[in-house]
Amino acid sequence: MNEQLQPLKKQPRAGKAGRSGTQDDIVYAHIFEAILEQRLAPGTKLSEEALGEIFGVSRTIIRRALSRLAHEGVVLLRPNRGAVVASPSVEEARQVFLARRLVERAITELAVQHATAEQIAELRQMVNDERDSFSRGDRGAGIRLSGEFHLKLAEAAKNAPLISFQRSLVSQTSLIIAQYESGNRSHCSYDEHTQLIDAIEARNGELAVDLMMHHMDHIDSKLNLDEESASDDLHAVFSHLLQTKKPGRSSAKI
Amino acid sequence: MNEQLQPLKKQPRAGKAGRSGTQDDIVYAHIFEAILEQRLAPGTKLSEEALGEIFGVSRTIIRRALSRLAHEGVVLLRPNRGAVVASPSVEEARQVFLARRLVERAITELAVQHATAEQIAELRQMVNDERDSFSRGDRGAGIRLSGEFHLKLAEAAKNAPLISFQRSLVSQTSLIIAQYESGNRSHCSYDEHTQLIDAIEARNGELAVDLMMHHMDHIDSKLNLDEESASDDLHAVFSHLLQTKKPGRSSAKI
DNA sequence: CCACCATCCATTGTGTACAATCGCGGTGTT
DNA sequence: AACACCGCGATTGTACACAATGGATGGTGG
Repeated sequence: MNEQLQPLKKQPRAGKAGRSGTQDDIVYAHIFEAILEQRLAPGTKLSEEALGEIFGVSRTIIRRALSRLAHEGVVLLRPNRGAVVASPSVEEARQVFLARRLVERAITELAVQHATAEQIAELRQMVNDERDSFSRGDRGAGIRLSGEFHLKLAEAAKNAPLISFQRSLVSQTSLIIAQYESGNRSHCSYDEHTQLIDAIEARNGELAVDLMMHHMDHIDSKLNLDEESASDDLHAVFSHLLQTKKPGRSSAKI
Repeated sequence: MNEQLQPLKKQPRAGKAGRSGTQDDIVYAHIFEAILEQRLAPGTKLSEEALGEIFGVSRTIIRRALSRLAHEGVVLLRPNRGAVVASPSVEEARQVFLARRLVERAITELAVQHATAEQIAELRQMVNDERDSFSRGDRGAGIRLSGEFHLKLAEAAKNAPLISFQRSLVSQTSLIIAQYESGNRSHCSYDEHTQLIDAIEARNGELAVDLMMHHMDHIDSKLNLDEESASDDLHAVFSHLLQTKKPGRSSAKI
């Protein structure tokens, strides 16, 4: 029925994100990407067997990948009831944003101190890719690249614990955006990213932090987190109870 | 041969730390605790089969537990070569402490805002336990409880991402202390913890943060991180290469 | 005598079979 | 007709068997 991907079996290394190449990395990266690009909606059930068939690997691998995703907070692992794409509550979203503000501030300061010319060039490249994606209309890739920009920035900060924490926060943020966006505007406006890089390259820590904080403001000002939760927010409110919500998003279907 | 623990099999819930009771949680908690109490030295190899025999479970469970520990940075998972207790380099230690300063500051501020009377009481209880452990001479339990104090504080901050990050940082800190301590003094002096609680209870954020920052200063002033690495620090310097280092620490054995 | 190479062994990586658990639908009773 | 109980199906949890990898060791050639 649902054999959507060719089994990919022992694809030597052709995958996109899995650099280490071990199978569970590949699976992890694909699911991760799918969630970040909103091809998997919050609440979607992630059956081990189905995923195993899709990727052509056994449940063992799938299980590890899901476990990792659960650690990062993008997947919810309910004992004996399977895994679902996480659907963060408003409160959880607030907590993530609070933590992110904190981390982004520190990362920015550190990046100003430690970023190499090469890393700055890579950052610029990512902003270009991001802009391209949005102008191409590929909103999903845009969101993902926008997140990856912040991750790259974390790498420039040269602090391993912060990088891994940032990874978790960025993924959850993408999920939150997917769930709560007002829908009217594009997300991380990439000129903000560009300005940020400029400030970092100029080693202007104070300006960079200011820009980053404003950037954070812009991000969550685009969300519906505050108070108002009527009509279709009902889904969000009770989404942690749902389990069979299908990818199709518009609630007015049939 | 080395059946040290009774298989514990389906022990209903009698364990100490594993509240959720699923077997891998129990195993995870035990190894975690052993590392934090320095019953497992950095660099010790963690054989899946041996652990499985000890805990009376299959390698599947052990593997999951190790995976979790690796995510938190206290275990190093080398592909095809097994797991070892992490032995953080000086640079890694610095990164952990930097991140911790950051997080502890935020946690302190948040705890001042959100800590309930009940939580404050629990914190006081933990300090008591900690003092008892040290005065009883149980240094391992003291270190662990000291770490758990900081974790409890994170819970009072009511921010899930910060809690999980703090968990990772605290465990790594314990490992670092185990590896680099000067050995002369007790670790988290518990009166600092008491003063901190007082400030939090008084809702004096500024004072609380100051105390916490000084507390952090004291912690890493007790370590040998800075420059000096002679004689027995040789172990630490090359520990990331070692793999068969047995728990017994004094190198003058047989 | 030393260095290089092939083989062996120990340990991990993966797949699969079986057992346990939960949700769901049927059936009987009140 | 509505509620409660029971059995069934599906999915996850666990263990085990086999495959693959890497290190160690012994042998051989220079």
